[in-house]
Formats: sequence, structure tokens, C-alpha cells
Amino acid sequence: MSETCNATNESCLVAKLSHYIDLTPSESRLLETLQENERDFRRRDAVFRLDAEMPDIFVVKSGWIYSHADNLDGSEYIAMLYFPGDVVGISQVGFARSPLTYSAATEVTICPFPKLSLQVVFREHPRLVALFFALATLEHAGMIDRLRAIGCMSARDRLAVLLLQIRARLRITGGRDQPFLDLPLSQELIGNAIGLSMVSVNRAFRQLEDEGRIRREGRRVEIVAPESLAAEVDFSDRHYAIDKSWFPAAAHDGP
Amino acid sequence: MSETCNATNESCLVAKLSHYIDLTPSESRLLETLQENERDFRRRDAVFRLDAEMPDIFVVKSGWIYSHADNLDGSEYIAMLYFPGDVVGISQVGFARSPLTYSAATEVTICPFPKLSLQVVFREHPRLVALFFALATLEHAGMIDRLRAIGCMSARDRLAVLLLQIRARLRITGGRDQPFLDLPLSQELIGNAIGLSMVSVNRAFRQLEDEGRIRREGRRVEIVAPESLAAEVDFSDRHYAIDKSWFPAAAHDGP
DNA sequence: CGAACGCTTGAGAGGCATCAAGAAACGTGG
DNA sequence: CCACGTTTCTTGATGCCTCTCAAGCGTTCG
Repeated sequence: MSETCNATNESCLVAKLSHYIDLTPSESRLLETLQENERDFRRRDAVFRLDAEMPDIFVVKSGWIYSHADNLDGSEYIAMLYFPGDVVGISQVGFARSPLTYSAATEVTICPFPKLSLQVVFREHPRLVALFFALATLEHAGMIDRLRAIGCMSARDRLAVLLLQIRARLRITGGRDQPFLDLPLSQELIGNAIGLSMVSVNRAFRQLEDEGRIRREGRRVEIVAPESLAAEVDFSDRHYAIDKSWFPAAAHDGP
Repeated sequence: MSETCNATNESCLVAKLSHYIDLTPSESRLLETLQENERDFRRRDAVFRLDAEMPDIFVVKSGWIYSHADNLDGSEYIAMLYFPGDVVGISQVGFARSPLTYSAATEVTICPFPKLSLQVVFREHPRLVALFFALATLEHAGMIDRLRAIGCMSARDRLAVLLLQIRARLRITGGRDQPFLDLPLSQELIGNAIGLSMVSVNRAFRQLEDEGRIRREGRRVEIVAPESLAAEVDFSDRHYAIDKSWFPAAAHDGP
């Protein structure tokens, strides 16, 4: 079902960025060209491996991807989740080799484009660069929230923060009024993301359910009163508005 | 003592960025103008408060700063440490109001400049923007390392990772051959940074000391065999080289 | 010299990991 | 469509790591 960000053929990336600024025709055109090639992966496939050269960046067209590091003891740690419309690799663009492995959590379609095409973007579309920069700061803030959750909170609260974060991010492209979260992640993967064992994740789910904060149907989760849960765990959704006051003007548009 | 990044009057920011690219005269000039005003703070002063408007970004000229969030229960969580040459606020540039409080860990001198001056940088110095972007990805990677440490590791290993991270970052501007780390942080603050109580930090220090991995003299710490400790906790220093292949060319230099 | 702060160490409690085993869901091939 | 194997979920029991509480000590600074 609609793990793609929308039913039309509009680019997910354009849809996501349009949420923040009105793209000029030439900006849109540039972004479309970044998504001309597609590649598909099946669940559990590695999209990029640790230490592989990363000549490309890619946009997630449909499906979920997660990046992870493999610990010495065989366990793995999930660094980040990526949803349709997200640009993967932007946050690692300073590295010649991938510091993480990227794996498909579901069936996935991505649109890769070469890092080198960033040169054109940097030279000719400073406003887009500023927007990417601003989006990177959102990602950064999400990371801080997760660090705080893992560092200071109980299992129950960590899980609550993760669910609220996922909901906040999916609402950007997925529409504001979807009551259910469709989590394609096993409880083990969730545990890897928030520093818990699978057993503790399961008990945290049960606790939230018993308290009436969430409802579950298989891997579907409904957060009953998101605002009240967010207040309880001191979570704030920073994904809706960004400060654009410092953006340069859009490049003048050719015909 | 030399908490400033160097004894000369050369800008810390220029010193740090020069480590990565050869700055053109006009790039250097621009960066110097960003550091024309200075402001001093004393230990424990708040440099910017949570929710304060952030019209400025600033460069740390001397001293250490830490950013933190205050939890509902009164505890605080340290999100990031900033050293001389670091640009504070770049990673929060997408927010109109500061999502964190910034406090001085030592006596501090900063050089603030208005966010709005970024417009010029974005329009006219794409290569500098690319460098800032790349540095942001280093910060991001450091964050992932810390997340992994907090999520998966014992108290001892978390402390080891933190010490190795601080060492790696200080070596960029501070020279490669300084055997001692001069930590101006109380054990309580260190605990706030890696999700431990002060008591556990103390015991982790003692354990590393008893094992001969570190030596201590007050708040001075010497890591006895950094490479071997890094291997043990699976830490890699990513701060020395970055991938610049995708950088645009420097803007043509005026006279 | 006294007060405040930070460091150190001990004892006890609690939360999460680990181990283990059974139930449910899923996928696959006959 | 069913049977079987695999994966995932669920729950209980036990143990360990870190937190909390507490007290003593050293240092710094007014």
C-alpha cells in the first residue's frame, strides 16, 4: 500500500521541499532530474555497505530505509530511519566512504544521483542549498532528542519518543490526519534504534498499551492522544516550520 | 592558559578551516569579518537560553561551551561540546528560536555574527558553504558515535568514547602531539553528556585508571594508548580528512 | 577559617539484559 | 489450501549494571 509518499507521479522530494518553500520552475526541474533513475531493493537488502565508496546520494521514492553500524559483539545499532522524500547521504557527504550500512526495511525504490551534481546545486541554486542545510538541522535536532531519550529516559518513554518522532516526520509528506502509524519494523530493530533489548521493547509496548496511550493491531500503532503523550515525555515536533529568514533569494529563472 | 586555539592573533575559524582547504584571500577576508565583535562570558554564564531568539551565530574564540536541554525532572542533558574554532548555531540555523541552552564551561570569548550575513556566504562563496556542510556531517557522525556509545556500551566504554572524541576534535586546531587532555568539565557534566550519574562517571574513570588506559592529574587526563583504546571500543577518528571531491570551485578572487 | 563545591567510596534498590520456552504470524513449497 | 519451517512476538525467571542515597574527604575561594 501507499508507502510511496503520494499516488501521483509527483516527485516525493519536490513534495517534501514544497512543504517549506515555493520552488521555482528551475528549482523543480533540477530536483526532477535528480530522480531520473530508479533502483529497487527488497526487504533486508543492503543499499550501501559500510566502507563502500559513496559516489552517489539518493532520494527515497518509496519504502523505509535504515542506516546502521555493526558492533564488534555482533549486535547492530540503528543510526537513522529514512522515509519517502528523504535524501539519504546528504548527512554523510563529507565522507568518501560510507561510515554506515544502509539497509531496506521494506521493499524500496530509490533515485540515486551522483554527488558531483551537487557542484551545480551549490553554484547555481544557493536557496536550495540553504533549504538542505535547514533540513539537516532538523535531522540534527531529532538526533539530539533521541540522544536525550536514550541517555535519560525509561524504556517506556524512549519508545514513546521514537513513535512521536516517526509520526512527526511522516506527517510532512504523508498528510496530517492519518491516525495509524504503519511500522514495518520488527521489535528487535526498534530496540536497536533506542538502545533496548527486544524483550524490553515488547514490555514497553505492552505498558503503553495497558495505560491506554497507544492501540495496536499487529504492527499498526495508533497514538491515542499524541499531544498529551508528547507533553509527558517533553517531546516537541520541530518539523513543521523552519526559519527561512536567512535564505538567499531564489536564482533568477530562465525561460 | 592556552584555551585559545593559538597564541597568535590568527582567527581560530580560519585556522580550523585552513586545515581542510586552502582559503582564498577573499574567503579569509570574509571569515575575518565574521569575527570582528567579541563578547566574553564567565564560567556558568548562559550564552543563549532555550527559546531565546537566535538572530546570531557565533564562533568560539577561546574556552569551552556546552549546549544542553533541561529535563522536566530538573536534570539536564548535554547535547554538544564546542571548542575554539567551532561555529555554534550552524547546526540550529533552521530554527528561529534556540532549541537548547548554551552555557560557558570555562571563561569564554565568542565572536557573534548575524545569521543574515549567511545570505552573502550562500550567494557568493559556495565553496565555503560546502565546507560548512561537510563539517556539519562530521558533527553528525560524532553524534552517531555518541548515540551508539550511550545505547550499547558500558559506563567505562562510554567514557572512553567521549575522551577519544574530545581528543580527536581538539587535535584539529590544538596540534597533533599534545599528550594531555585538559578537561574543564566536572564529572557531573560529563555524566550529563553520556547518560551516566556522577557516581558512575567517577567509577568509570577509576576503572580506566586502574586498567592503565588513562592517567589522571586532577582534571588532566592522558590517554595512554589512544589507538589501542579506540580499537577496543570501535571508535574511529573521522575528523582528519574529508571528501572534497564534490566541492564547487572557489569564487573568483577580486583584487 | 569556614563554606561551598567537587571528588571518592560504600550499601542497597531498581530497571533492563539475558536466558528460556511457548505462542502466533508469516512464507514457501508441495 | 494445507503443512511445515522460520521469523517474530510474548511472557516468566534470574542476574547484573547503574542509579540513588549517604557520608567523608580534599580543594578552592571568599
